[in-house]
Amino acid sequence: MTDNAASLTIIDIARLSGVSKSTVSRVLSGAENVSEEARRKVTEAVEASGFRRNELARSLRSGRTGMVGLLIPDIANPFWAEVARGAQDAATEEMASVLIFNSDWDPERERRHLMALTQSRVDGAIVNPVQNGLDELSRSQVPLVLIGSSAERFPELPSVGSDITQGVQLGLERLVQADLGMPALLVGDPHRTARERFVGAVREFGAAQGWPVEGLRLQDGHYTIEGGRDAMKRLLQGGVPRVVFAANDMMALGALHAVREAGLNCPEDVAILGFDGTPAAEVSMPGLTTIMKPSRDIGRRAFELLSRKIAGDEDVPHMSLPCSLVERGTLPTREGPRVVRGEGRTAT
Amino acid sequence: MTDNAASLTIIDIARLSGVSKSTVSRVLSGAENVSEEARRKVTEAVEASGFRRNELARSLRSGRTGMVGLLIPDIANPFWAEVARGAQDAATEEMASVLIFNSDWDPERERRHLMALTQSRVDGAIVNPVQNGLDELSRSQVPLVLIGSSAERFPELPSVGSDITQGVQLGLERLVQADLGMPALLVGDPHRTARERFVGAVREFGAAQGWPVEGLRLQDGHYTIEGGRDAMKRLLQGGVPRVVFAANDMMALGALHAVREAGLNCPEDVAILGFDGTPAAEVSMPGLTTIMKPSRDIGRRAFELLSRKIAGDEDVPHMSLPCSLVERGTLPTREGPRVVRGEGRTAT
DNA sequence: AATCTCCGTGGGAAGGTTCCCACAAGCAAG
DNA sequence: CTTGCTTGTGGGAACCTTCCCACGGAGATT
Repeated sequence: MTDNAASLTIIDIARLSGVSKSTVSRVLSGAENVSEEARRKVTEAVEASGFRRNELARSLRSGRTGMVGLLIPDIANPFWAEVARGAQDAATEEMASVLIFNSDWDPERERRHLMALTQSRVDGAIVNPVQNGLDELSRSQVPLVLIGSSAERFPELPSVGSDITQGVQLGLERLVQADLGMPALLVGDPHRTARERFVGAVREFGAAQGWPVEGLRLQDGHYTIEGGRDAMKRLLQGGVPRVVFAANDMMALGALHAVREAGLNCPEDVAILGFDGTPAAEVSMPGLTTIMKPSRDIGRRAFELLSRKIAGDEDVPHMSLPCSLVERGTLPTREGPRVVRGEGRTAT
Repeated sequence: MTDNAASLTIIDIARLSGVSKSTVSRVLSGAENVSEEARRKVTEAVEASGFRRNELARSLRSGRTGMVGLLIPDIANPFWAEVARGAQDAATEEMASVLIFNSDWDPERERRHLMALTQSRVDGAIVNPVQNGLDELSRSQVPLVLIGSSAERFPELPSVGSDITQGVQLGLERLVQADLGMPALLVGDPHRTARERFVGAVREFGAAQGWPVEGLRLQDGHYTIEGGRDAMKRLLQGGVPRVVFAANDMMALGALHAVREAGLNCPEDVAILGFDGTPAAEVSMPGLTTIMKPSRDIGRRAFELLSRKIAGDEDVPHMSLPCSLVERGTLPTREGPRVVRGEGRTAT
């Protein structure tokens, strides 16, 4: 390999191998109609010179960049990092690459990044929309796939999310199995649609189960450890529940702290079930039993859907991926740690 | 805004505003030598038509893509996610974007991604090298900045990492302040250079402090919670140490479990100090007191250094960023939680 | 023997921008 | 009045590839 490989063009390779630039281009892009002879000569010249095809020029002419955008709230958040990882894995398999932007839950940033994204001519984008009236989004020329709970505000766009209802059901089934009865609920921000879905699913399942759902205990709090701890303290004041189901892991972890501070034991006195699958839930003591959202899979599927849409597929579906139950130590054990998976749902 | 904005070119804008494409280009790139009149007309035409400059063509001609690569082991790992976030923040400020690749600690993937990276004509790249004989790396045409502990194997390339020695010192100073004496050490994978540096720093500081460093207790284990728990169990068999300093947070957390399981209290019986700053260390009970690596800053600085190098700066330095002490509950308190910062070092 | 089809190949245009150079007009200095 | 400099402008080349079309030769078909 020579040093100035960076400045070589297919024309140089054409000269070196004694064919035309067209033929070089054909060899490089793996076209069929090239003689063995020519292919060999070109390949040799490429190897010998260390030539790298200029993707920029290629993209300009072909209109394909091989890049997709990923617009998420925050890559430093474990959930979104997992989503990103899934998308990247799928992208790598298709020789594509992923351009990641953080919206920080800020509509203005979302807008700006969306612009940057279209401007850099990505082939498509996966976005978790934070804005309600996402005009920029719907007007956008780029093929889009939505992820996250807010996706369903845009029924016209394909999306992939986690099946909250199925997850809740999975957890509740586990509770009846352990004969713990109806759980008290710890829920976060009342404005999020996620809250409504969570509570709704519990009510529905409970009613079918014959639970006294009108007496369902429900404690609001901020979506953090402290929020969970405070909410749990308030809950405890109204009597010690046998089991608590938190709408997210951070609150569940906070609840665990509160239980400990009240001189109670988990899972003996109070059992706790979380919802999310944050890595942090692994390290608590006891480890938090929780419903895990299929974060990595969400990223992977989103890329696959996007890939189909880019390829011209007109009716790319909405997907709802199943959550799984990961058993650790905050529920009375049946037979030790294990994972129970649900089944997927696909709707068009 | 019209709908077919995607297919507009500066030539259309030129026609619309009655100037030449050169003038449009000048206005768009903010050149000085344009009359107010022309600037206004072009701006208006751009607004009215919803024109977006094609970054691809721009890049092809100018040789600048406004993109940098980031090659890290795993974006789903909290440390690297923080690094990525820092790099992205800095990039966003300079209107650049970041292309992230995961090497999974695999030299072969690293090589492939490095190729993809140069091929897509990024302006430069930040990489955490996993391979020892990184020939692909040094031969690379792209401006490079290295991050992580393995960076110093390439003294000819600029790099940024965390100042382990300073971090260890910060922790040990805290221990002498609390009068806890010389800690027992929990260390991970013996093959990593990081281990040597960690132990070395403790020995050095201890000697200066007059500690009996020849009697330093040192327990090896795997770099995980389980590894930490096992190592701590073994350590406890040889007698209960007053304080344990783990080379990473996962092991520290495992140690905390082991202490609990032995019927001991932390920090009363055994004090524990971690090293990393993993988010998971926040949620243990008690919260883990630890030395935090400046992960986000590493990403940010790395981008800044890279930016300088791209701009043509010949002697971009090596940087070693200071760790900080974050007080939670596993050391006997002085006066409640707080953060102690160190000072930065920069070497050329 | 003449025509048709297929295959491998080459040349030129196109993709949308920036960069370089030339040019005209205005003004100051000789 | 000429010369020189500055300022704003325009046209064309260049960046490097892919795509389209045309062409010649070989083999098959009429």
